[in-house]
Amino acid sequence: MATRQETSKRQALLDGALACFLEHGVVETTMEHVLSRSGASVGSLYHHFGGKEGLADALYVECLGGYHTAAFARLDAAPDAETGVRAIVEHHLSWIVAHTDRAKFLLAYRDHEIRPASDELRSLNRVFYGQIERWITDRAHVELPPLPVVISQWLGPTHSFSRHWLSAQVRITPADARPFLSDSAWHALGPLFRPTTG
Amino acid sequence: MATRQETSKRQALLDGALACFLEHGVVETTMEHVLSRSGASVGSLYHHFGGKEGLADALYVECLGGYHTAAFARLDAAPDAETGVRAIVEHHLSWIVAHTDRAKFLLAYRDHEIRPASDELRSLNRVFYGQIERWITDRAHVELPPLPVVISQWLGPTHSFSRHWLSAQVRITPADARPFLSDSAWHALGPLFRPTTG
DNA sequence: GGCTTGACCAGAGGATTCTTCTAGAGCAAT
DNA sequence: ATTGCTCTAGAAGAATCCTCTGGTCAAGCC
Repeated sequence: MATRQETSKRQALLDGALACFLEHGVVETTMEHVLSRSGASVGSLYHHFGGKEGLADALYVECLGGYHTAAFARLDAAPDAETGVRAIVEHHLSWIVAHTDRAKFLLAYRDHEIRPASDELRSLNRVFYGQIERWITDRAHVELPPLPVVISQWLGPTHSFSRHWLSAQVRITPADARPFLSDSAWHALGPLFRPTTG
Repeated sequence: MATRQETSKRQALLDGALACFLEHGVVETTMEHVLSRSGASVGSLYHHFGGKEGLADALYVECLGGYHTAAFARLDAAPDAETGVRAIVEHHLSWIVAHTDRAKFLLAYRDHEIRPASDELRSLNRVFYGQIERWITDRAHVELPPLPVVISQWLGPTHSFSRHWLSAQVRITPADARPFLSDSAWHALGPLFRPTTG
């Protein structure tokens, strides 16, 4: 029966929760839905997550963590600034296609923008943005605009497009949008990375 | 006692709901909270909104409608393309400062990205994006990239920055970010509006 | 005035949903 | 074998949601 971890209901609950949340929305989803979909018991749910919010928060952290890890790996492997800047945009677009469910959930569940985010989520974000910040400043050759502005220029259009695509308001595909978004990111950030030759 | 409409509990419920949602998050907010904060009764709440989702949806529509109306007024008053492009960015930044509560709620409550949005919300968005689309195509002098891409380049960085600022992850203010975001929007869109002189 | 109609409001109470709690299974270390 | 830990189970109590009945009030009509 393999080890304890592999049999654990924790993952089953997360999977079931994702499916239910996408089917009914987070507000309308019931513990009952999640339990029957995942085959777990009330006890397991409360043991692992402490409630509906804990479950949704943990799912959020899991999805975001996977995204961050993959994104930073792409960035870290880039041989130069232009490749890196474009890689993140392209990774984002292929990630939302490959993980549409998770991407939708990440966009739809944003309660933590109101009540304070969990420690785990806060630290996840801090690490990721810290890595990004470091990557940028290590390569910059001019004085940078404030970092939140740089990041917004880099990824804002891509996030915005993704949001539209995921809510199915849009006919153009991520693949079609990719060259435009990649170019505009490099267009905005490129000047920061070239030597100041006058 | 004035007319019926002015005494109505509908607005009181919306106001109370906004306050509660911001205080506890949408998921944790209870009808009880909203009722005691707004001084309305169970009957009123269900009469007007039919439930928690209906209440949150109506609040969303109210907030977004106010934003759209003001934004399009600014765009419509602009004498030329550059003024218009910059005006929307600047309007967005001042709106989130003037209506921080509503802006936070609009960002935090996104259940409708999963279950189908209400007719009212869908039509609100259709009208607004239709107006924007019209404004752009009326003034374009070159062949446009796909419209969702254009809109993402225009507003994506501003939305992205706003999101960071509203969740208090960021020290720089909207006023400080404004010139950067306004410039980058015009930088991205300007070429579409100039005559193709070679 | 008196009657009718329809919009709106009130709150009790049944139905649903959430959470706690006790009990026990499986595994590892002693 | 015993102890201690993690995890699972589901019944029962607590909390929350929503339906339903019975109003109030203003407006329109006779």
